Amino acid sequence: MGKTDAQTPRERYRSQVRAEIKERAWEQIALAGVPALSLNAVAKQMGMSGPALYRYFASRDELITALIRDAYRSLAETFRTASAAGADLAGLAHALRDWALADPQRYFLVYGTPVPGYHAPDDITEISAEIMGTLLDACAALTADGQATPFTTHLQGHRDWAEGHPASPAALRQALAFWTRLHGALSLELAGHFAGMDLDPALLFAAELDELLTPDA
Amino acid sequence: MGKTDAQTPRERYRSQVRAEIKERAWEQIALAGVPALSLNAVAKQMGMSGPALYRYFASRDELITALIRDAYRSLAETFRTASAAGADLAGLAHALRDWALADPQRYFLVYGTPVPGYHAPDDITEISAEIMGTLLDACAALTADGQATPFTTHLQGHRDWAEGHPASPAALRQALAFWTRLHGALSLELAGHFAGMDLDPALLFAAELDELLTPDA
DNA sequence: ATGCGTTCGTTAGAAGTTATAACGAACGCC
DNA sequence: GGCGTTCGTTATAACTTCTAACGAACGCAT
Repeated sequence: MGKTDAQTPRERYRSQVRAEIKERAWEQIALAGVPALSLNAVAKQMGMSGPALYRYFASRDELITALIRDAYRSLAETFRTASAAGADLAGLAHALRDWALADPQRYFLVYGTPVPGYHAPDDITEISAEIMGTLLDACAALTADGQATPFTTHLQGHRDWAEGHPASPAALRQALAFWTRLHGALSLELAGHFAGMDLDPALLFAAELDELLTPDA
Repeated sequence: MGKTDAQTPRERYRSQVRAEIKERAWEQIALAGVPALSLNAVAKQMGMSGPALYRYFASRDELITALIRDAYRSLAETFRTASAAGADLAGLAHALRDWALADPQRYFLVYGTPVPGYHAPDDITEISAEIMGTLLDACAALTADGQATPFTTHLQGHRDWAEGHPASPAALRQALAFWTRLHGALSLELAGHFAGMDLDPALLFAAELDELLTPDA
């Protein structure tokens, strides 16, 4: 498992400091959201003064981008290990929900409000593709080809995003439904939109998952 | 229709300036998101200098709260007029999508990433309840009682949020599905998560809506 | 029409932020 | 043990939100 360990003491120290910076940043984000993340506050919390952080991250945006990348990586790994443990679609769904509930702001860093100007680096979109890949695997393993709908025929002609994945249009469609429906239920739950109503979000999530897995009622 | 017009010239001027401030703020938000909203920049754009804005909004947060309130009001009115024009669930769905596409950041101000500390004022949650109310009306008008599921029986016992609305559990469940599923598809579209994949978000939205309206396949 | 009080917009300033520049010290490779 | 790289510091600029104090403009009432 250990492979990338040819680190000089300097590199070792550097990556450790970078890790601690990100950790403190996550704490601040969990408390008051991304907008309230302050490099100065992080630096003071670590006992060093302001501009020292710029030795490790070129700018606030670069730090946030690194956090976004880690969030994607974390979700990809969650899916990967769940899938490796033999999880089916339902397993992936609960792994997703657990991952989201463990740190809502991390979830929103991946699937939350986008910044109009921002474009994620290529490696992040690659991770996103891997996530979609394991989801497609699970869908292909489970889905019997349903009847054709206008949307599935559209998917048959526009499956570039499957990247050579040998999934049927029905599987593609189910992967999209899995993604959008569970994100819908989950993001509204995490955002607190079910707060006023006395309603169990877990049951709503389970109901959506159930309708997703059984072709019809 | 005109009722609230007992305005002194001062009040008239004041509300007009407030409106222009919010307009400029929306422009900035559309360009670079809420975090980039700067009171100073808005003031300069209006030809007046910095702190003058504080005569109209006590703080940046209060301005943002006013924008959120306007966003909720706008969505509520969109639903209200659509419903008054005889729109069914599909009509409400397309009204929602049009409203969202007209200003994605406005949509995300309502349904996007929440700020951990923030609690919306009561009048905003009232508007939210009105939105849910018209949605429930449309669901009650259309939904035949489906078979009972664990979730619908749960809804039967936890229907406080319906606020005395005479909707069946099946109607409540469909309102929730309408909300979460369309939000799922819509928010991922608006956030650009379908960008890489050559996929028509309108068709995905239509497919989700279709599955929502036809009890099964 | 003329006070006179309220409201408005200004400038000055405090405290915070991101980010750069320049300097000194510590580190580690050779 | 030197010596170059890297690190952390302070100083500084430009920006932000927001408060305070002042002066001017406005409009209501007499």
